[in-house]
Amino acid sequence: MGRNPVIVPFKEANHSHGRCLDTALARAERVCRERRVRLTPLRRRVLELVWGSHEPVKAYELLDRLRDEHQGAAPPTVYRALEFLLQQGFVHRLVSLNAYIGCGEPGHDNVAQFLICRRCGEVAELDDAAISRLLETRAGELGFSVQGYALEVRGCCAKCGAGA
Amino acid sequence: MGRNPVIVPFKEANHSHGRCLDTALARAERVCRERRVRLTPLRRRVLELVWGSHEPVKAYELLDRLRDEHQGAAPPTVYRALEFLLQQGFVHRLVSLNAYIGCGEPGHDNVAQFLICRRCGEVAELDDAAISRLLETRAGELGFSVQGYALEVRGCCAKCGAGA
DNA sequence: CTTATAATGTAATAATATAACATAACATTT
DNA sequence: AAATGTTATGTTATATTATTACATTATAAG
Repeated sequence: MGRNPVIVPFKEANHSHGRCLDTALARAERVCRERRVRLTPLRRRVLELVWGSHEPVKAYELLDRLRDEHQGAAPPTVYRALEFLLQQGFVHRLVSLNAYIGCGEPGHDNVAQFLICRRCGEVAELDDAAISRLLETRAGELGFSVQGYALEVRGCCAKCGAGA
Repeated sequence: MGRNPVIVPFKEANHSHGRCLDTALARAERVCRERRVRLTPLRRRVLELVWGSHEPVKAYELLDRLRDEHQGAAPPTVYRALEFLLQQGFVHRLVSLNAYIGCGEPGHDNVAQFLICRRCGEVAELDDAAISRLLETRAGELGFSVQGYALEVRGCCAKCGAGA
């Protein structure tokens, strides 16, 4: 029996999002200090906006919000910040949605699995070794060497019930 | 031991692409007849263009080629044809590439797995029941009901060797 | 043949993302 | 603290991907 594969769970009603957000920011601060890379105010702010919810956020939504407080924000502003945050593993890009979401645990960027609830929009993140292993095995049987993968599951979370 | 999960394999040097293409078109013709939907010349031509190789094709590439032979082709022309072909399960959309590729076996649209070679660009398609089952199981443990998923593996195929 | 439905034509625009080059901030060496 | 190199941001423009809306044409069904 392996360790818990759930990196970011679906949230309980009592989820303290302020705390969850603080944790993510504090971790980013620490990691950036360790890596000697710069979590500038802009990058920090974008990370904060991405972590604003557990739902995927679009780049241009981020841009709109940045513009409220940051005169002169333009597409490169937000895409550069996202690029940095992606590189550092602080956010993920959900390719099936063209959207971004906070990463629960930097360092497993190319092998995460996402459950996307179509009803409420919330996303859970897993890092299930068994899934990765099985994919590696199957690919290996065909002589294919895996560098990473995008795995985005569409469906309906427990809170929303088995319906749509 | 289950059945062969490989729907579209990486190709051998002797791959007869003309034959492969004919098969795909013939199957589409038959399926459309059965379903009483119309594989119009336009849709057929787009399918043919998509099946032109085993590499993903971009919508605007298709549009450019259509324009060579079809005065007045515009974005909706190609997107509508693609929408039809996607609905019928004749092509897939690779979300990590914003590109389209022929489907090896209509009817498993929401549960296919793709191996994408970054070196040569070729794509193999799998429908591995063990992978689907494992995903269902893991999701189920979290109360999540799966409707479908996108699984796109990046890496390097056997022909291209273990390198990048 | 008429009518309803489905498909295509056409123009405009929305949504997503990048290129290219200028300026500013910061870090390092002196 | 000044000079220098590097990283980050500002700014304008544009590339890429996709959709909306409405007109017209083709096909199928009665």
